[in-house]
Amino acid sequence: MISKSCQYALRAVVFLASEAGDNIKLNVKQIAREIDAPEAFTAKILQVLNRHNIITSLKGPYGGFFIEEHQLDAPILNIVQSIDGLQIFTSCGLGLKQCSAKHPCPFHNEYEVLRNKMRETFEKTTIRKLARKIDSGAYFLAGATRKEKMN
Amino acid sequence: MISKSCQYALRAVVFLASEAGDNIKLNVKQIAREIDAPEAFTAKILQVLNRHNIITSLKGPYGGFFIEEHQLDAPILNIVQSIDGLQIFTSCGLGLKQCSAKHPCPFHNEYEVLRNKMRETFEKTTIRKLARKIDSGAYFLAGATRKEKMN
DNA sequence: TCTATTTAAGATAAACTTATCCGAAATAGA
DNA sequence: TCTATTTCGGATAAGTTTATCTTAAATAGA
Repeated sequence: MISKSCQYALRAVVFLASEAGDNIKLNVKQIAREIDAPEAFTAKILQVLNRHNIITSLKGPYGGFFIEEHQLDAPILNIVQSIDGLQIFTSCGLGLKQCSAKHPCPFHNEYEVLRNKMRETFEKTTIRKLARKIDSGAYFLAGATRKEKMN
Repeated sequence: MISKSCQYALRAVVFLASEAGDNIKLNVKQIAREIDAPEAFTAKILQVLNRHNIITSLKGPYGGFFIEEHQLDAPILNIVQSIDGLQIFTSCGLGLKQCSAKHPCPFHNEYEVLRNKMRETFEKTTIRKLARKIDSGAYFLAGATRKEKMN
């Protein structure tokens, strides 16, 4: 569906957003730990997100990654776009290089509906929306803790 | 979304179904050519599909692959299941190992809707339905021909 | 200016998916 | 029985994605 890299990216961005605040910056180690992803690989992904202006970074001591107010209202579609590209939302369900209303694969009509629903959902879900859920305490970015499982 | 192998599988099965008829068998070469897939790899996939009883095979001269009447009404979900498994329809959008209504990721509510729509679509689309479209002549299993493009 | 800290970038490795190859097994017909 | 044809199964290779490592560049503060 969506690549593992992209899932890491989504988790990282939402985490950054949920912690966003006055002059708050987080380093790779903190982010990777919190979203349960390998540190070095997370670093690479954060680099890409920064290059695409999804998040912002600052080098040096007291540096790190953060997300600015105006970046919070971007749709998570932009994250997918930065990491995986938009192919998932446009390509053929049966893998035809050429598939369109004019030259449809037999699954085209049904699949197009799914693709569009997906795109729509990723389009209208913003980073801020997901971050707020984390802040509410009822949603999570990593597996359940031992304590939680006991309930 | 769905693996390349699985897309080959879907195309191969639909093609077999569209050609199904009295004692008709097709060999790997014919199938691979028609669905525009590598021959040896297609062979592997057909093997798996046969093992899962999605299609039927017969060795030897005049042998090949075919699909029996009772196999035509299976949902294409079964093909996905045989090749990729059902994870796409059940796993978390952000890649959490554990994500459920009780321990949801922040995208859980939205994503669950998509997953379910997808599952539903794959569930109620049968092999026969897609094969009939091919037979109608208005749907295709490979890219457009030069002639077609000229229109 | 020097040092410590942090991201950036490039090279490399490991794991997984896709693809090929080859010999074995089955089977129809001569 | 022998031969030709076709799928089956295992081994191997090529390609892609995921992951790591190492050095460079930036920057804050002593």
